[in-house]
Amino acid sequence: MRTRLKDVADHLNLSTALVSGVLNKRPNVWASEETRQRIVEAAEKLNYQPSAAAQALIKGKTDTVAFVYRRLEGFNYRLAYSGLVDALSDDLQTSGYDLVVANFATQDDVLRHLQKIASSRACDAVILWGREDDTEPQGELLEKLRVPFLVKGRHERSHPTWNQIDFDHEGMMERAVDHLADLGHTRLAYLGFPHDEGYVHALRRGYFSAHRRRFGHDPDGRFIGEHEDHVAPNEQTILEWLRLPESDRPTAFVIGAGNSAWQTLETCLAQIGRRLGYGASDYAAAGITSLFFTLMFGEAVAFQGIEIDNLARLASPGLLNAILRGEHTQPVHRFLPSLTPAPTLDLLRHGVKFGGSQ
Amino acid sequence: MRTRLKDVADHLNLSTALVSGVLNKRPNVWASEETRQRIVEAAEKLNYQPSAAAQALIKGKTDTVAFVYRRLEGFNYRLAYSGLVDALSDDLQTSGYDLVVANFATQDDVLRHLQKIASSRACDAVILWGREDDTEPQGELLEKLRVPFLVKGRHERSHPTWNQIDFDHEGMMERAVDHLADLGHTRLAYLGFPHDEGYVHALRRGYFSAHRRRFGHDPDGRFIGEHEDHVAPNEQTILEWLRLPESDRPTAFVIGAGNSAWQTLETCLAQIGRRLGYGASDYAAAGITSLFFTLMFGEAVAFQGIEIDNLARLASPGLLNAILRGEHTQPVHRFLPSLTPAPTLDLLRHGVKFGGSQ
DNA sequence: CTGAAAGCGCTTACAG
DNA sequence: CTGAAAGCGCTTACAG
Repeated sequence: MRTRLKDVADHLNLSTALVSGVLNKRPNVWASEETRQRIVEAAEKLNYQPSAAAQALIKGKTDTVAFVYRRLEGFNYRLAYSGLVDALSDDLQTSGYDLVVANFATQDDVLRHLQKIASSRACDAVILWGREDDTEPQGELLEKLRVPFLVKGRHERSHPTWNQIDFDHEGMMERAVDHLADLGHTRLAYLGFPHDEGYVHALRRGYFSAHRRRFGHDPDGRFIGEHEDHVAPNEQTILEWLRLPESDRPTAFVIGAGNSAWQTLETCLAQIGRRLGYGASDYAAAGITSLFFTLMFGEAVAFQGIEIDNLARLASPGLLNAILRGEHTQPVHRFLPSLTPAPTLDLLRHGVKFGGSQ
Repeated sequence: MRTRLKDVADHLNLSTALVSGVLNKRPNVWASEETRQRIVEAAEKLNYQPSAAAQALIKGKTDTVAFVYRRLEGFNYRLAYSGLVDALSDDLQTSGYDLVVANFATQDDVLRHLQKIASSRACDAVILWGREDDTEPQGELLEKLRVPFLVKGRHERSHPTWNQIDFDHEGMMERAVDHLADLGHTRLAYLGFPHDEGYVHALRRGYFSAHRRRFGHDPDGRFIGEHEDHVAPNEQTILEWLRLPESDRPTAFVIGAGNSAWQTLETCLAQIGRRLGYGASDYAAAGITSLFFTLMFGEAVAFQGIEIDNLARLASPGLLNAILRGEHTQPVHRFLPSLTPAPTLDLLRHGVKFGGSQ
């Protein structure tokens, strides 16, 4: 059997109350310095650790935070979540909390589980992650059940008091527009996602407002392409843009989409003998990428690997601790990363030559 | 306050013993069908869930599995771990267990934490993940402390009785060699990692043994390149190979490395006007990739996204449940994925033409 | 069919 | 300085 408090007390011929008091450094516990020494040493020697279950029962708290989310399909969200658990668990561990992970296939299962952990007092707080469609009802349930929680996403309108974190998607697109405008480009195009989700709208919003601010007018409606993260749909749009007369077509691209948009852009440019870069005849691009992004031919700046763990670092321990202790904090947190030069294979300079297609 | 057993009992004017017995469907508990009904309904109505802490204290088990590992630097391991927590948590949840995640920067911290969760009875079993250098002492500690555990990795020699899972790295390289040999290639080269780790050695071992089996002799010592996952070092080796007379140089590549090896291989081939594929003048390749891999010019087969969650699916619930219940199972599990065609941008066929380098 | 009692391992007043 | 006692919320014999 593992060592209990009683074992330590018996070992020293002391009462459990004294041993407990000393070990927990409780004030108003009087013991000689020598006794304290003996207690601490015996506990160490016997590898005594208080039973987590007994502690939880007594204190009414479990020193545990639950990370609950609905599983999404596909690798994209895997990448987005990669590193998140690392960061969360690390920070929580530092504050003495364990991270319990539970994910489910359906929203119903998630809600059922939230109800369950609330009723069984299985954790002190909850972290919700995922799409707003899912997390909103989840947060509402926890609010009703009076469980402290932190939610990833953009709920500032519907629930301005919720503790929430997310990227500053608007700000990211503004930075991209500013970068391209500073380079002297005036005809910008936008490549985004077609999904009806908070961050997608926020990216688009940021692009539009920055465009108006820099150029005094809305973007050209023809130069908005919103497609799934695959080559084919992006290709059709980009080729159309590039078929316009040179004086008319976009020379710079703001990308609020995935790696496929970048790859397709480079491929299409290559077909007309052009590349991304900073030369007089080069096109330019700036925007979001997934992890592990490498340009093939040219150069560009990007928010690389929208590293979700940066978000997690932002969340904890400060914010999460505040939640756990019921302190009142500024609820809405937004994280704005920086544009950095993307790695490139630089195939052209590398001596790649192709005489024609096979 | 949350609903306690006593609240349900009081609500119905019954004893807690009876309510507990009925709710847990304990045999030898006699209650009329009507009483049972009332108890179940009241529990539901009051949202009663037994206190996790009290249950744990009484039963001596927490219905919790700890997933403990040392954090590694860099994105590669992030990718490798991506999806793992999803899969583990999902399967465990199905069996009624929660997954508690704890990771640390140093091995000392990990060992300290393992000692702690063992002493405080914080979980019923542990999953160890990481490099063998780290997991071996971790497993030895848990063995000493009599905590059931499952470890990722190759400990079949040092600890053949440990419950362990990993990819069948030898088998993967054998499949790659067979694929290339079946295509008619006879001069193979190997691109691998330089690290002194179990899986690296296993990949190399698989390559060598398959080569001997197919060709009756060891691989040519010149055609072994083992480099970090970057372009430059791989490039030097590959260019050297391609500078040999055609009758002498390798025409097929077994890749036991990361995406950089693939990218570099395609780039180098392009410089001599060649590509990966199945034509008479094409070179061929087969092997491992990271997630999100796309060929630029040619075609090849690969173990795509050595999806670690496949490993997790393999581990649980069967294996893990067996561990939790102390059943004796076959301890060593190895997973052998299949070679599948890699996605390609197929730039050449797409009409990309380059007249020369800039 | 039903209820009082002990006990899981700990903490916390409280009386000596 | 020290120890007996109650209680956290539950389960499990055991006596009625």
